[in-house]
Amino acid sequence: MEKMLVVDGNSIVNRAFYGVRMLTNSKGFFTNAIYGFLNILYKYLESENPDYVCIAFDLKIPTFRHEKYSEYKAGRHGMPEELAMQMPVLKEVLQAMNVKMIEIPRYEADDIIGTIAEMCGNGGVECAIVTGDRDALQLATDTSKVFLTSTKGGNTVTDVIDKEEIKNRYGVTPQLIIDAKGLMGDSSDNIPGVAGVGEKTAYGLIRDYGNLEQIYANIGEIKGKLKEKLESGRESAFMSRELATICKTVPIGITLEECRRKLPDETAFKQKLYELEFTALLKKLDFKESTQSKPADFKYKTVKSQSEAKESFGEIEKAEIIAVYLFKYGAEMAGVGVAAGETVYYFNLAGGLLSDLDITDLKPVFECNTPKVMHYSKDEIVYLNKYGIAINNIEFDTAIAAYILEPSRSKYDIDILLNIQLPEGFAPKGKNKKTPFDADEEIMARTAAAICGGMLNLSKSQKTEIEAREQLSLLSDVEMPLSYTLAQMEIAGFKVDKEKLAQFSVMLDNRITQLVRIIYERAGGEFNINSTKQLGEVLFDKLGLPVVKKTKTGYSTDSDVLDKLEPENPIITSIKEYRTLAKLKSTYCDGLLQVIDESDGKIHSKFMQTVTVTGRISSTEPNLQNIPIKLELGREIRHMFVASDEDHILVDADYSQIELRVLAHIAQDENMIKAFKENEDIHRITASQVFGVPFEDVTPQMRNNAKAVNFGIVYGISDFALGIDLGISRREAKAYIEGYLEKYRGVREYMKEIVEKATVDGYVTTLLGRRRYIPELKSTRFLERSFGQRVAMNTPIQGSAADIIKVAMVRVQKRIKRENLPSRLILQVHDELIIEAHKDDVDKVSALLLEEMENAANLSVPLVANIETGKSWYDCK
DNA sequence: TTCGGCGTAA
DNA sequence: TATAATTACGCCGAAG
Repeated sequence: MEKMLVVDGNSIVNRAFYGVRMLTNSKGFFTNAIYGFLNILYKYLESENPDYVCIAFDLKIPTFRHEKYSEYKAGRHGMPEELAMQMPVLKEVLQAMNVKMIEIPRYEADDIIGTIAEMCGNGGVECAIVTGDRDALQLATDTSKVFLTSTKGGNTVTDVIDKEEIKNRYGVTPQLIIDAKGLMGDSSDNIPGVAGVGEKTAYGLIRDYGNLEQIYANIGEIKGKLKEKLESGRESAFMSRELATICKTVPIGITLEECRRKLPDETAFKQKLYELEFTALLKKLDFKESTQSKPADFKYKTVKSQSEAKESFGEIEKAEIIAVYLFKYGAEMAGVGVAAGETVYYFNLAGGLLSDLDITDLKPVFECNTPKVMHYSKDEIVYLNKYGIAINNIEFDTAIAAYILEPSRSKYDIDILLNIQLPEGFAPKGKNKKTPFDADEEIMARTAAAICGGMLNLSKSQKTEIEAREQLSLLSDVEMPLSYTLAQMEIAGFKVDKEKLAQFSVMLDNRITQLVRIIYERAGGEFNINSTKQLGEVLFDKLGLPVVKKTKTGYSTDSDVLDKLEPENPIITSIKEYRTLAKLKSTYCDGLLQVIDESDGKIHSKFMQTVTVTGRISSTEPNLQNIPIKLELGREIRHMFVASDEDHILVDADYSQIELRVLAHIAQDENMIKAFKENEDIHRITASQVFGVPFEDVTPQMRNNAKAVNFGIVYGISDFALGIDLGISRREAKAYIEGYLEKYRGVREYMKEIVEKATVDGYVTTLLGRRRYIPELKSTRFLERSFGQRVAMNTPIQGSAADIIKVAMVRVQKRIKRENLPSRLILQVHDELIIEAHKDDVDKVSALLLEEMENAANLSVPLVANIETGKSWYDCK
């Protein structure tokens, strides 16, 4: 038997909009309703595999029901703007999918669906109705069933309801559902029904008597109040039934055949999905992409001999600007693409019989003065440095530009930015096991043409957009030179005392072994302490400790929970110590030992410039920005980070309160500015002001609380969270915050205004014009919206602080170079910079570092940094 | 391989 | 209505 899938477009798009979290594409266009709709549609296309498909939509104009009853659906809110804007795009997508859409003036989608279902029944076709509207239940027949979707906690769940199921649930036939509705009405559609009759009474009557006519024919048998209600509501009941009855004779003017399922118009459909950035769906649909992307109007030429290379160098050197891209696989090099003028040269470095070129032959390409467009240039600087090749005059980095334009993206791979399909098995970063050798030279050259030519074009459009946003200085004066600085930091590395670290690991291991024995003893058996699942079972099931908190998957055993349980059972103390030591051993001893470079005994962390949404840099492989300091035992790790030899020493400077100073500046808060100008202890002065005591009388406890409030303010505080943090009641926390905002009026005003402005603009900016878009502010969900508001408050603060230290880094690097010092920046930890300096230059370097940090920005408050020096990081305290 | 839970830093 | 602090990265176990 053939099958029809008919979808209530408006109903499903509404479910999708409210059920799927707010999504936007990179241009800020809302896409969540379309996304949800397509997912639901695909789910049914797959599970039902229909032969016919159509989607019914309502029109905005009044229907025949309004003509009969002017109050019909009165009081309904229109679509929110964020949904309304998605509707035309959704219809374009469906158009591209070649799905039949039906809209008929004066009729609702339900009526169209009823008519189609009827048509199917007559034509011997099974009908599956997808809707979120319960009204459609009356359409269930022997050949049609209703898939009723609803959203529970973000997931769409479906009830499949056929004739049988209606009998089970309501004890009536589908036909009689509308009679029930005539009696009980429907508040959402503003259908009156009979006053005082609800669902129970309505179905009871219908089970006893049958339809409305039969009920009223036997009204003599009904007694009391109910009889009175029914009599006075008689007219309303019949009218309500009429309103609730789905019309099955809509003049839809189409045949079943017109709904026959067709393949999508691949080009148009794909285009739409790309625009919407539904990459997962694109992938899932697995279109057979023509392997080759357009070479973007660039001619291409393979170069594989010394003489051919010589010729091309001439062209490259005299070009105005070139785009350079390295094709790597792992640590090896397959080739280099260079776009110059109208031509892309592909230098084949694959070796063997294929080519007599290697990477060092290309030195003239990298070291020439022609301005260069690159992608993730920092990585290329580091890579080529190993071959003794420098890169001169990198003018533009398409990855960094993309990051400035959209810092929330998770990936900036060149193929994604250019929207091109790379050849099968080809990975731009060489992460795949397959090597580009598998691709032949022609394919490689064409790919190089697409990538390098694309980069040249992309850089132009990015630059235009960045200029229009007044972010060119951020890119050219800060991020581009920073990229070079970070490369030098990666190359420099941080010397580690390997033996000491290994000893520390052994020491920890001994203690851990003891602890494990104690824990097993106290638990009365062995288990994996690292497994939160097993630990939870031991603590809460076996030992019967009280459950404090639960996670998504089971019992919570985090440190807050353990703190609460500690008085209950001595095993907890041991577990806490075990956790601390196990963390130190696995992450900070064994983890670091694994990444020490054998050749120089140093750790070369990677500094990521395009990861964080606020503009901070991050550090990986390993992360050197979270080396312990709070607890003494963990702090010991810093003893192992040392200057690289006897002649050198570490110079470490950190900003004092940079985020609060930035806040004072941005908010232009008089009180806070004054405090910083007088170089007061900000936490103490806050305590004095909030708690209304003289400065000298502030107790350490008060200062601590004020400190927590200061931190909280920067994060976009709530009384609830502050209360937990300080272990005080929510009321007290609220009073603290209120007192704070009363004293720092400018801060209160700033917090209010930044959220308002962000909501209007859709983004916030930092001191140097870095932007972060905050689509969450427009969310219909309270939680998401609140998050957006906190982000609006926090990002300008955290981001401006990040801007400032970046400026300082670039200037420090330039000073070191200009003054030709044998010193190098080796680490940044958000508000801290470490230079490895020659011991003879300590004073000079300290002064330079302090000067550049404190003058990196001109704020309404002074910027203050503190300098420490020492043989090890630990000593810099 | 991927995800959740946990813990480290600013 | 019920919720409840910003930004990161790495390790481990459990589930796919």
